[in-house]
Amino acid sequence: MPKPLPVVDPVPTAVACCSPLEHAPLSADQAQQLAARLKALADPSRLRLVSLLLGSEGQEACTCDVTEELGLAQPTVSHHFKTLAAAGLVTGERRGTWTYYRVVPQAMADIARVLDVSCD
Amino acid sequence: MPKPLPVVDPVPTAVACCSPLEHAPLSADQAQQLAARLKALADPSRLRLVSLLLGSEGQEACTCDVTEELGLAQPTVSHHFKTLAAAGLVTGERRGTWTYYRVVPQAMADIARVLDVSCD
DNA sequence: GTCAAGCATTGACCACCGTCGATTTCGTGC
DNA sequence: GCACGAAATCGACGGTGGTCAATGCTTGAC
Repeated sequence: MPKPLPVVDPVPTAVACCSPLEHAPLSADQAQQLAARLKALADPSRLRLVSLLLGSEGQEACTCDVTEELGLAQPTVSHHFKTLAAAGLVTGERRGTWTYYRVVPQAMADIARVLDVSCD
Repeated sequence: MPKPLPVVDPVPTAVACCSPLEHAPLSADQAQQLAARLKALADPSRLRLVSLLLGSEGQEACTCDVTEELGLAQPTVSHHFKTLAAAGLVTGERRGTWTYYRVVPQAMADIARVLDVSCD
C-alpha cells in the first residue's frame, strides 16, 4: 500500500470565536491538518465535483452522472471522490449499482470559518 | 522565464448571497481560478506563515523574522511569500533593508465565503 | 450460475511543487 | 566609491499528485 490516504479527523472545530489563525501561531501539526483539507479542495476538478453535487437533484450524484460533465475518465472521478471523502468533505453511500456522493456542509463551513480572519 | 506566476485577479467577489458553488456549476475557468487561490493556502509552511503574520506586532513581519520560527531557509520563505502574494493573499512592502508582509483580510474572507455552503 | 453495468483499485507516466545552496540584486552606511 | 546585510532569483533535486488504460470487485437481472 503506497499511502493509506491519512483520513483526516473530524475537523479542528475552531477553538474560540474567531479564526485560530490569528492567535497562537499554528503549530506544525495544526498546519499539516488544515493544509490536508485545503489541498483536497485545491483542485479544479474536485471543486467542480463539489459544485456539481451541490447543484444536483437532492444534492447528490453518482460517479456516472458527473463523469461526462467533467470530461474525465471514470477512474479519475473515482479517485477524486476518494480524496474528497478522505478529507471528510463528501460522503459516499452505495445504493444498488450506484454510489451516491454528497457534500458534508459542516466540513466546508468549518474550513470557511478558519479562513475568515476579518473579525477583529 | 519558466512560468510567470499567473497573478490571480482581485477575487471573484461572490455573486449573490451565498456560495457560487451551490448554484450554476463552476465553469472550468472559475474552478481554475478558485483552485489557484486555495492551492496557495494548501501548504503547511504557508499557513504557518499567514498565521505568523496575523499574530505579529502590527500584523506584519519581514522575512528574517519568520525564517527561524519556520525552520526554513531564507530562499524558501521568500518563495512562499511570492506564492502568497501572487494569489493576492498577502502584500509586501519594502522599507529600507527589509520587506514587510501583511495578510489581505478581504482576500481570505472572500475565499471563506465561497466555501461556506451552509446557508440554504 | 452467468452476464452486464457501475465503481474501485492498480500501475505507470508526466508535470508540478517544496526545498535548499549558490548567486545576484537592492538598500544602507561608511 | 566600497562593504555589509536583507531579500530575490536561479538551478537542481526529490517527492507528490492528476490523469488514464487495464484490471478486479460488487451488485442486480435473467
